[in-house]
Amino acid sequence: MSPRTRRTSIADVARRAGVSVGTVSNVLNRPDRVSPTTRERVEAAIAELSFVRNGSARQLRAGRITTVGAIVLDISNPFFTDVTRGIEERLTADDYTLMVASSDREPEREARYLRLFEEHGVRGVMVVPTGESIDHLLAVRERGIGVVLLDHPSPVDSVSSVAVDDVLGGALATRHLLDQGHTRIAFLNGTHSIRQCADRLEGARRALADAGRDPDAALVEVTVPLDANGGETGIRALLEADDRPTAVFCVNDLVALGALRTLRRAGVSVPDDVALVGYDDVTFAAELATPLTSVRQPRHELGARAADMMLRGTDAPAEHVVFKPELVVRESSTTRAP
Amino acid sequence: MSPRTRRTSIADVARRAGVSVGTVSNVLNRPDRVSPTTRERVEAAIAELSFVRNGSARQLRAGRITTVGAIVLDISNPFFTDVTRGIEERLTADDYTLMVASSDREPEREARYLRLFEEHGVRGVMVVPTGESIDHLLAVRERGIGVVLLDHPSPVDSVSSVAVDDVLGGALATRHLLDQGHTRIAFLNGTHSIRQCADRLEGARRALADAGRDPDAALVEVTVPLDANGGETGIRALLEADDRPTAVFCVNDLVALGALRTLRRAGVSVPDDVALVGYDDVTFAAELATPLTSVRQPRHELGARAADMMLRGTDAPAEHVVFKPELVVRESSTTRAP
DNA sequence: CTGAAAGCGCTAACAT
DNA sequence: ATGTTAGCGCTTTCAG
Repeated sequence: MSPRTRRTSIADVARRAGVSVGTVSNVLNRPDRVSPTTRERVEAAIAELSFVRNGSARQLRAGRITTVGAIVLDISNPFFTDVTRGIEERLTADDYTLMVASSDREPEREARYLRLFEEHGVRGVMVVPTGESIDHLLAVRERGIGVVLLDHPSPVDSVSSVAVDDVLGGALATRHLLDQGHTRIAFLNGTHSIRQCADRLEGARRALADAGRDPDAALVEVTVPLDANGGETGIRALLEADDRPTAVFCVNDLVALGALRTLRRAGVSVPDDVALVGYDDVTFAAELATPLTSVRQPRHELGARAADMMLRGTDAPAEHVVFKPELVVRESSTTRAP
Repeated sequence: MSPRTRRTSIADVARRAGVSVGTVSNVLNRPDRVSPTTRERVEAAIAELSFVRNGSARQLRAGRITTVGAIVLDISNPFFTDVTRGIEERLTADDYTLMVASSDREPEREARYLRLFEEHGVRGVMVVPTGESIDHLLAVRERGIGVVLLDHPSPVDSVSSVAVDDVLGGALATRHLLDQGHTRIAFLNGTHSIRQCADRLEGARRALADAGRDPDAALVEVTVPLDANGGETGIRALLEADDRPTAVFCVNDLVALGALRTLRRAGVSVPDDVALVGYDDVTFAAELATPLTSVRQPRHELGARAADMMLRGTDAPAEHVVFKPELVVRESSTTRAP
């Protein structure tokens, strides 16, 4: 019971079974190298002492390990939980284990978890970078640890990456809104240091330009936190402004959820007064009070593919995959016939 | 670049800086014990070699560690992500780190992660048990590792636990439905080996009995997977049956989401034809096509409290907290005036 | 098939 | 203030 007691070690087991530590190690790692009788005796000792092998010592000696780490931006966002599941399923198939951490979009937290993973000798890390530079990840790779960029196109050829074309996604959403006749569009977005946000903005502006509009005039960007409360804040700001936009594009569905809620409370009808488009097409998007138009990303596949690259190992040539997003049109953006 | 190269060690740093390994270890762990000039030199060497200390060796030697593990039933369920956030916030305040794993309600996976955590020498584990027995957790505790039962009342006094009264929650939901005049209630539930499911059923039956009804006759239980697809399956089964219930209680909001979707597609109006109640009161519950009546649990606090107990250490007396759930009534269960 | 022994990289006495 | 050194528990030659 006392936590002060030394953990029982392989030596204790050896003593109890009347064999050497080498033999115990063998029944643990190469049971076939050991005679059935000795093995039984050792296994009995292990059970009696309820021995659990010390992973640190094992790893220190053996070096190798079958754990990989993943650092996502926000573990409470359903988009990332689904990506994570994709990773985990692929990894489990190869008997690898996943450790997940959330950077909360803070580079310091990303760095901290990265160091923690590296100190614990993970085989590799899959990370959604928080900042513009990936130098720190290149450094990790230099030290022989696999790196796969998650939901982020690689700026260098040597690092594998899986991404979804966010510029296209932003354009898809915006073009749709233009097609519906909107000329002034609000964009509830996160800070541009987050690549996804910068790219979706870029796409929106491009769609506007392609349609012959002036992006600076037609697009009203509001920077908000990337959750439901952010959507609430953003809409409040818009409602106070004069010259209110007739359409709102939200950088993710959580923000859209908050936007929808706030518009409803303010008595603004969606889509009649304001059209709304989200991003990610999370499970609940279709079931909201007003079913939400959204940009769908292959989140499960994104994770699975990344895990796949990770398992290929550091020797395999780097790969770069960019998936295409897809617009799913629902009621929140389609004005009823006049 | 080559992954085959030995990781650079504290000895390499010492050599480069022209000091002993002890000194390097000191600048790493007790910088004040070392003169500013030497410290600078060592820090320079660390930077030049981009040295990252080997956590396994460190831990093997030092024993202590500031990592704790959490094993939840289903990481894609918003309920558990919020519990996890609560844990993490509390832990971060004390500079502890959290490793999260999802058992997917499979005892084998729970056992596997438990072993993994133990092998890696975590300070403690917080787990939502998958099975009826917690003997394996008691064994872990015997070995000096902290154990806190998460979302599960402890069957023994010696193990700390945080829980929410699920019997009460089930009763709250059911009584509400009875108050609305329903006499035949369907319960889309998971398998009874999951404690939460068994308890909520127990609560439902108790509420029925208290109201003078025969639980066996008044309650139609349908066992489904605990996600949106489960809700879909469950409702399909109910729609095919004759003598269709007029109210449906779902064991969680994900199931309720699927139920709502399926009812709508089948042209069944909620709440006019069928009343619906969920469980967890996740963020989107209030924003659904039909705002969902649900049983709210203090998920963030649940996690924070558990983390708190964990940090108290193995020596502190065990604590047992049971939170009370709360019914949040919305449109999905309140029949409009006739 | 089994045992003895050499480290893996680090921390924490203990010396100097 | 800095250096020296003995292990932490395990895996893995190498002998027997």
